Amino acid sequence: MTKKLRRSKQRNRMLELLRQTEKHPTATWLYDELRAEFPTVSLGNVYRNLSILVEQGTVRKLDFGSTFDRYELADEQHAHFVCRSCNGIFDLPMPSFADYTGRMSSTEGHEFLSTRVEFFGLCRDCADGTGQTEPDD
Amino acid sequence: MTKKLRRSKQRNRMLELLRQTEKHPTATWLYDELRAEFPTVSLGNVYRNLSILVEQGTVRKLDFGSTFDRYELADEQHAHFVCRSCNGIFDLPMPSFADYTGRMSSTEGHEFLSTRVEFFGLCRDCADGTGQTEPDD
DNA sequence: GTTCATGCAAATCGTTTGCACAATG
DNA sequence: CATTGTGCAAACGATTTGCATGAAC
Repeated sequence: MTKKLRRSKQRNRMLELLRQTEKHPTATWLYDELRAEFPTVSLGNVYRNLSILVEQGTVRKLDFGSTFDRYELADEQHAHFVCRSCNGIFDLPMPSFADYTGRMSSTEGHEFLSTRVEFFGLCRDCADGTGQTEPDD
Repeated sequence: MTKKLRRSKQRNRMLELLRQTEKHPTATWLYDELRAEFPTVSLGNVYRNLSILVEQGTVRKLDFGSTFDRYELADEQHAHFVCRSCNGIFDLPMPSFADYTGRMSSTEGHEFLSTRVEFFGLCRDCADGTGQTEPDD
């Protein structure tokens, strides 16, 4: 069963930092900021708290959902469907963003070069319990 | 200046594997497949060749463009613009995928739960040479 | 024969974990 | 006081790198 959370000054401050910053911080950035207030805080504790907050659903981790790098041929652009159950990755046709990037380009001033889209969910086989392949990872 | 590439049976076979497979392989998967043909091949060499192929533009690496995990508050969904020059990450409004996921859901049978979109390019400041902030990473 | 590619092993680096002590409720 | 949070340091796992040898051109 799930542990009961207590308040901690360090974790509270981490949340405050995540609320205040425009950045999408790394653990190390948070660690450095935290040290201003808690000089003895440890990087391990930052990671521990981050994983608690992610599990809680308060914080999102911007990784690829796997500890392994994945590779593919660099041919046409396509979207990916990543199965949360078997970790399988399926190619999908790339949706068009022409209107969107055109609009964003003029309002934000950024120069758009490429796009990556991932959909997460349950693949056909995992959704109906049929295939249930082994997790890739 | 850039080194001149030679042919190598191992690297050729890696490309062949990447062409043949439906998966989006990890380095280890490629390594295991390669060993059928080259029993003494090393994992280090697989990584070395992958990075050559990525640098060449032949292969795409499906990471987040950074070796560090990034974190953000899990509030509203939004897209990210990642600057290739300063590695800054900027939030953008989330484009709508309702039509697309509806269509894909019926043709593929997958159950769509969430979406992640990243645009890559040059941010306003890097594009015009103004800001040129330090890389985050 | 000069340069690049390889195998091997050690090193690196972001992240995780075990432990003894401190803080929370 | 029962339990969770912390700092510290060691462990982990994916990736990278140094070096001596082998293959490509």
